[in-house]
This record gives sequence, structure tokens and C-alpha cells, in this order.
Amino acid sequence: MSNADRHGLIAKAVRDSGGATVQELAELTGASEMTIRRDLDTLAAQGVLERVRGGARTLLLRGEEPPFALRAHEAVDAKRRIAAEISALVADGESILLDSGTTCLEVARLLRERPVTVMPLSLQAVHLFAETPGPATLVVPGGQPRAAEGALTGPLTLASLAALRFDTAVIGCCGLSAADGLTAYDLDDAAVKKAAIASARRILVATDGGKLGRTAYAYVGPSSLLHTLVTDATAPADEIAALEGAGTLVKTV
Amino acid sequence: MSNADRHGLIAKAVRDSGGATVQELAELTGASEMTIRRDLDTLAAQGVLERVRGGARTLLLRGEEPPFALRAHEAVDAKRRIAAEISALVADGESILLDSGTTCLEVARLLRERPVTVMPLSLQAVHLFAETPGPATLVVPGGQPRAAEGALTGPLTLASLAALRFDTAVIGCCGLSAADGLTAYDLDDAAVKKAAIASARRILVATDGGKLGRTAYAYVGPSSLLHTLVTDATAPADEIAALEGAGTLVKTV
DNA sequence: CCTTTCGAACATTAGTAATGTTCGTTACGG
DNA sequence: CCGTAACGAACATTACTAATGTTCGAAAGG
Repeated sequence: MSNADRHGLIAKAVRDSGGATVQELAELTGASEMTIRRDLDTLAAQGVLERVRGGARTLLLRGEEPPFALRAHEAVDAKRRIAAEISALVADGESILLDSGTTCLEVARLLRERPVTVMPLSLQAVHLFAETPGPATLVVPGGQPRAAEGALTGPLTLASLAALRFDTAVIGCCGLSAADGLTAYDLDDAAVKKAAIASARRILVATDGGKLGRTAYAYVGPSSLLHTLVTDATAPADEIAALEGAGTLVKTV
Repeated sequence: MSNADRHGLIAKAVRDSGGATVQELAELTGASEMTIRRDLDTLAAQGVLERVRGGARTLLLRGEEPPFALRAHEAVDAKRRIAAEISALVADGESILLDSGTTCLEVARLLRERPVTVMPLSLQAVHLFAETPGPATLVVPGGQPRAAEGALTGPLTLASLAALRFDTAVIGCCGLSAADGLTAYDLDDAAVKKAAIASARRILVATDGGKLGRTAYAYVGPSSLLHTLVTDATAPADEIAALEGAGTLVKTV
């Protein structure tokens, strides 16, 4: 069992039952108590759970966004396929604005090998491009990194977006429905997404099916702004139909 | 012998004699020819040297800036001491603009542990802050990363600088003398440094003694703009005296 | 056309990270 | 104030990964 697998198990167990003791988790995972303690420290540092004497407790009593460290390992296959489709929709030479989020990070991995100009809105993606120099040209937006993901937000980000125009924006989302439009968990994020959409000629949305029909609390804009949505087979059919009715081209991979 | 040591040896041998064969380098380092070939590929990718059949050739026939990958391992001790002194000159709570360069990267390492707001002008430093969350607040400037170091340049960087004001700017340099002022190897870099100096109330310069009295080709500004210079004992005494005469406080560590 | 160099593929080694164990210290409950 | 359980530092051990060396067929140069 890999390190990440065990972390996932622990996080799930703690979230499902609201809390767990070190002993229980050691039994569940087959690891020693010491290892569990170290894992709990790591997860607590990532904001996944709260450490208490004898075990750990969930932090997610409110309907919050799950921590990035966890989301990154969920539905990786679907994200890869979605990212591949997005990459296929992009032509060589385009200038591309890349939103934050785990799905967009997969898109970044693919775009590294393409002769395109990319401005990523998360530090994680910036690192990706900076570490492995490829044919792609990197432009870094200003801003203040938010949370573990390094999503860039704030006036500097908005100013960077206002100063540039892109052929294509690849947007991720926390919630999307025909009725409530595109929504995000965070007000600052929503402002950035709004500006991103305004700075690009063509808007692609990349999101797994679980986000469709859901509504987060910060409103970004109506679904009619979105030209193409790439999602996976878990997306509810009625929601897809509604979005297509509103003028968005939907691709399921 | 560590990997980096061997790379240093190879780079030095190639630079000193203008070129070397794989056999010579294998003999010099005690490693196998295959390892040398792999090293040469790596160094060529970093722009340290040029690969030719049978060996490698130096690229530095003109008076260019040595590659970042090499500079990072030179005079590390002096850079650490200079960085420590710079850190001591900074008070908790300040907002700090941090230039690109290897010396400033050492300053970044120390500032991570301090409750300050930092905007680094290189991606390497941005990574440093993003990876290890500490008490420091990170602000990312926009821009296009230049070369291996990730020095941010261009209109987005200048716009980010124009939008903000800092308590202190920590500037690195390629050349500094009382007669020719502060100079850089690259025009874009020089423009960024100029804007950085204009955006801060107090200007600290961190540079090893080897840069004093030297002049690179892109002019940034006169030495009178600089409030404090921190350098090491290898700095020529006459140059220090001249800079002090022009109004700069010089600290030797 | 021959020689030398190159680099892919695998074997081997060195180095590093993860895990487990022990044991003294610390925090909570009575 | 004491006892018990939990904690975490320090070390031993294991597992993994990266680095290096070897071999050999292919490719480049003269």
C-alpha cells in the first residue's frame, strides 16, 4: 500500500465517522501506530483533519471544499481523459489561460508538450511548466496564492488578466448548472474566474460529472458564457440537456 | 563525490581549456564514460556547455553571464553570510521586494521563517515560499520567466511593481561600481531592477565581492540610489571607499 | 568501409525515504 | 497526586528510488 493510499483511507475513515482513534486507524490500514501518528500530523498540516489526543477528528462539519491534497487523488482517470480532450481542442500556437484546480493541473501536464503560450492561474501549474522546460511559453500572472493549491487571486491577478487577451480559457469549477450558472467555493476565486472568462475569446470548461447540477456559493456567471464543456460519463443527463439547451456544447469522455 | 561536485569539475575543465573529450573527463573525475555522457547531456540542457561528438566545448567565448546552475554552487558560504546580514537588517512586519539571483535566493531561505510580506522576482524563490508554508506572506508578481533561474521580467512584472510600494527592496547585481553604478547582464532584468528600486523606500544590495568594480552592459542606476550594500571580504577596498563616498553604507561580513 | 562514439537496455550499487521499535516524557482522568 | 495511556524523539530496519556501470547494436565521421 502506498503512502497516498493510506492517507486517503485515513481521511475517508475520519470524515465518514467524524473521528477515529490511532488504534482503529492502525488496525484499518495495517500500519503501526507510530506511522499513523506521523500520517495524522501530515494530514493535519494539510488541513485535512484535526489532531486530537488519541486520534483525529474531521474538520468538515460545514459544507466546505475538501482539501486539495485529497481532491488531487480522486477520479484521476476521469480527469486525465477530460484533460486529453481539452488538449485536443487546443490548436498549436494558441494563447491559453489555465484556471486553478486539479483537472486543470492535468491539462497543464499535457500542454507542456505543445507549442502554445500558457498563463496558469495556480502556482502548482506554474511549477510544472518551470521545472520541465518544453516547447510551451510560460507567462506568470501576479497574485496572492490561496491555500495548498496555490490558486492565484487578488488585485494583481485581476490586473494581469485585464492586461492580456487569450484565444482560449480553460476553466475549472466547483459547481455548474443551467439554472445557477458557474459557481465557486471562494469569492476571490470567483472574481478571478469572472475576469478570466472576460479575457478569452473561447471558454472551455473542464470538470468531472460530480460538479454538474451542484451549486457552490460564489457566483461567477451564467452557463451561456461557456462555449464547450468537457465532462465524464457520471454527469447527470438532464443537466447536460439543460446546458446544451442554453447553448453550451457538451462533450462526454 | 557527489553529483553536483562532478558537474562542477566538468564545467570548470571545459571552461578552462575551452573543451574536453569524454575520456579526459572520465579520467579526471573517476567516473565511467557513460556517466560523463549523461552529465554532458544534463549540462548542455542547462546551457552550461555545448555537446560535440567525442566531448564538449565551452559556450562562454563572449563575456556572458555564467549559467545559474553553476553560480548556485559558487561561494555559497559568503552568500549565506551576506544573506544572514540582510535578514538582520529587516524588521518583522516589513514588506520586502526580493530580486532574482543566487544571493537573493539565500535571503529567501531565511525570510521564510520571518513574519514579513515578500514579493520575490524569481520563480525559484516563489517555489521556496510556496513549498514550505511559514509565517511569511507571499505575493507573486506577474511576468515571463527568463532562463533557468526563473527571473521574472516584462510588462507584467513592471506593472506589478508599479502597483505596489515596499518598505525594503533587496537587490542583487551583476556589476556595481561608484563610477558606472549598478549594472546587469540583461536589458529586461535591468528594467525590472530599475522599477524595483523605484518601488521601495529602502534599497539593500546583496552581492559578493567579485561583483564590485565590475560593469555589466545594462545600466540600472547610479550607486547613490542604494542605501546599504552588504558584501564579503573579497571586495576591493578602493571600490568600497568610493561607494561610501557616494553615500552608500557598506557592510562587510 | 572502418573506427569511434553514441545511447538504449539491463544489472548493480548507493543513497534516501518510509516504517517499525523502544523508551523516556508528557498530558489527561480519576 | 498518582497511574495510565498517549506522545514523540532516537535509533534500527526495511523498501524504494536514483545513480552508476556494463554490454551491445546502431549511427555518425573520416
